[in-house]
Amino acid sequence: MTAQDRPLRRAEIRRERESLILKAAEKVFAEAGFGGATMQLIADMAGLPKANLHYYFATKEDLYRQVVRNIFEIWLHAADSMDGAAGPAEGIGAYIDAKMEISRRHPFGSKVWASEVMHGAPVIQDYLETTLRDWTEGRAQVIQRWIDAGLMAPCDPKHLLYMLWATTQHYADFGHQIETLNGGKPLSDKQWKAAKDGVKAIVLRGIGVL
Amino acid sequence: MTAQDRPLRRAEIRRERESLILKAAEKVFAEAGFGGATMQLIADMAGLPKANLHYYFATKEDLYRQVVRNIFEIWLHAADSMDGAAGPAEGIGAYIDAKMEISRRHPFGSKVWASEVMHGAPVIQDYLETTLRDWTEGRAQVIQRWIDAGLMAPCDPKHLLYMLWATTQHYADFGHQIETLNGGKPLSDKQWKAAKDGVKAIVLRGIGVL
DNA sequence: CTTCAACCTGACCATACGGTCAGGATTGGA
DNA sequence: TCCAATCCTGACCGTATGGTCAGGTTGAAG
Repeated sequence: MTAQDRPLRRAEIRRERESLILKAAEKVFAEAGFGGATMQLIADMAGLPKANLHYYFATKEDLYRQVVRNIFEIWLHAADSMDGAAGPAEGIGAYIDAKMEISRRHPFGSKVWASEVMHGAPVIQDYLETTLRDWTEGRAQVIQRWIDAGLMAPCDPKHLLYMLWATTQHYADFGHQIETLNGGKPLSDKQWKAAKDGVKAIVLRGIGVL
Repeated sequence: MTAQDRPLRRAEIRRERESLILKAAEKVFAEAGFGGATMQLIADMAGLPKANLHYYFATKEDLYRQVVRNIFEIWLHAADSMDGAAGPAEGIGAYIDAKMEISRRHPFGSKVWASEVMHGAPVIQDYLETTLRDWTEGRAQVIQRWIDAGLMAPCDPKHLLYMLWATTQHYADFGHQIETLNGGKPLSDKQWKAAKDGVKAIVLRGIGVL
């Protein structure tokens, strides 16, 4: 017991605290933007003294950077759904499913990401130019191959990707607007399914695979 | 001359200054967010002393409110393209064209709007609940009528509208990301046309009118 | 038990921000 | 020409914010 727990105790506390702070930060950054967010607000949200945040994250920008990186990771992992798919119907369908699920489960993260990009990507510009660019080129090639093989209607793969990003992330980023237009109530399970199916139906039919 | 110019002079100056300030504010709010924007930055951008801004707009929030309202107006006017259309191909096609044009010509405005909604629409919530809701209901009915008349494939009109908003506004809100993935260069005239045509092709085929 | 590093935090500081205001300049009607 | 209204702004103020730090607490290795 002691022999196994003790060595982990310190590391655990650190991981837990960091995670707690990051979660609170994600929410506050999403709701107030980087400029509108304050360390005090994040501290209150996390139930910790402000000075404690500065113990784990030197500056507000460091904390923000970490939040953005985490989201980027989740974002990229959604790509796995697209890999190893037999064709566009399966691959793109699964990708839409995955991204809609992310919009539902990580709405704050999606907003932070949107905000970061809208402001000119001051902290993740290098990621855009390396990781994201490579990822995009790769997927575009996959789509192009599907087109060449006659598995789907011809289109510019990049614009198709933009469309997928836009439509799926819209449900997170503009969730408040959608909620308002839904009578002030969040989308129910059924409505989320309808949204997902609706997006898939139009996109898949739009690229000629339905 | 004097009789006609003089009475306008004062009003003209006022209109020009207000417009100048609003334009600068739109850009700064778009690039820094409400919280990150400062009156000093806006003043510098407009080439005016900070105190002058406060002469025309009592508070930062007043200025912001005006910026958001202006964008909302432009946004709603795009709806005119959809009105009086014979069918979905014409109506929705024209609406996409109009919204893509707005994304190109008013990228700052689009970002401010996105930011406002993402942060829970603190200053235009009432507009969302009245004007936007009415507008949306109206258009949804038009689309439903097209569906009932067999002019397009069945779908939830609201989700179709969300898709149109998402895809078109994405080119403004995520313009920086698109630019980065375009080799760091803004979309050319040809690329904008390609984007517009690409979106229209997928959406129109997606609702079965191509 | 001792020791040391990691962890924690109340109190504090310099700065930058939104906003104010007194007083000056300009305009235009009488 | 005079005067009142409008326009303009440098200097100023209170506050809130990001960040610091000295000094205390806790955990665990020896």
